Amino acid sequence: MGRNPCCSKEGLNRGAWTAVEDKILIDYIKTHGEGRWRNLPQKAGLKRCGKSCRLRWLNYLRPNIKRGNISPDEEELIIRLHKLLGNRWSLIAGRLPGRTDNEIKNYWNTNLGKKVQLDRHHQQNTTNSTGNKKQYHPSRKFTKLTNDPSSSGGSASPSNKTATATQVVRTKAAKCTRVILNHPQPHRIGHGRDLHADKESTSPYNLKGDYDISNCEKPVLAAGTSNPTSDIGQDDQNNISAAADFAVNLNPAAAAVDDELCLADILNSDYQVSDFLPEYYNSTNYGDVQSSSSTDLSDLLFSEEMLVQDRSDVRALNAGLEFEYFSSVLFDGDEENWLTD
DNA sequence: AAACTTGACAACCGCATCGAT
DNA sequence: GATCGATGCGGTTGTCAAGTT
Repeated sequence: MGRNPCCSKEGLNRGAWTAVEDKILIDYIKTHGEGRWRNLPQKAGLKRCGKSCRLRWLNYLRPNIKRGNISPDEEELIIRLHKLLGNRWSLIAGRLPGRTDNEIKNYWNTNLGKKVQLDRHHQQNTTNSTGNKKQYHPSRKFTKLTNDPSSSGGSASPSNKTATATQVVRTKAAKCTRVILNHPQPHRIGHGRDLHADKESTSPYNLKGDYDISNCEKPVLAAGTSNPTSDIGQDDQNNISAAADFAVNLNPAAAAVDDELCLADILNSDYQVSDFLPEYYNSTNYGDVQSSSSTDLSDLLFSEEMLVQDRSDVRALNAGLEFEYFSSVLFDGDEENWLTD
């Protein structure tokens, strides 16, 4: 049983690449282009596994690889993106020109992970000792991020940078214990990798997998046992029961079992908050963020290339950004107290 | 100076997904 | 729809240099 190994390991070089091997690989790719990694070593005369060649090229030899220290701006962006996306290094790397997923992953594991944890710990201590509630500052959110090196870092002061970087997104879904989509049922779409797909579906916030709701009627947000909003008409009520098997349980109490609700779980879905909360989404009262739209948010964090390449992840990030905003609205800046109806 | 620890990062590994057949 | 090869991704390990005891 099991898969065949990608190649026979016998007689292959392992460990660090030599300059000679690098040159052979570079020359071969210059001539023949990328791809067909499995056959590449044989054709190029390298005693390496195809995977190894690919990795070496992508992480080290590829043109335009930026090496050297991660700048404070890059660091801030990594932290921010990681907060929204979790360990989706390739996606994060896509926003940092010249940086590789491996480099960012390593940097996170050796530097940022600890730093963020320390900051969070410090922040908790500060909050506990003063008894102050966290305040939501809309002006600190949705800071325009840009590739333009001349404007990188924007106008945020160092203190603001820290505050933004360490702000933890709590994705508790307020009083909404269920999100119910109306008829027709969305269908699962194949894209990206769902890290949780193979896990037992015991998560209390069971929003797993990717679903395409683009062809659905406008989804309905039903507020669990509390009164549905007036936006939900009789037809929608009917649809709710028709789609009962697609009800998504977002029970925050049960979520506490897992310590905290992980945004990444929600980001693994293809929903956008705007789909759930159109009445909020269409409102222009977004603090200092006027007329936000998915496209606008995408522009903030993704290059055009990425929009084409991985639309689903863009949507996931949009959802994250929007979730960040809406969670603040719903919690009124206070993570511990849930707004009642 | 030797032994040990730590940090940084390159490379490896296993698995998921995609796309062709 | 099933199968399989190719590729992508994220977690983990290995290695080496620098720092500390």
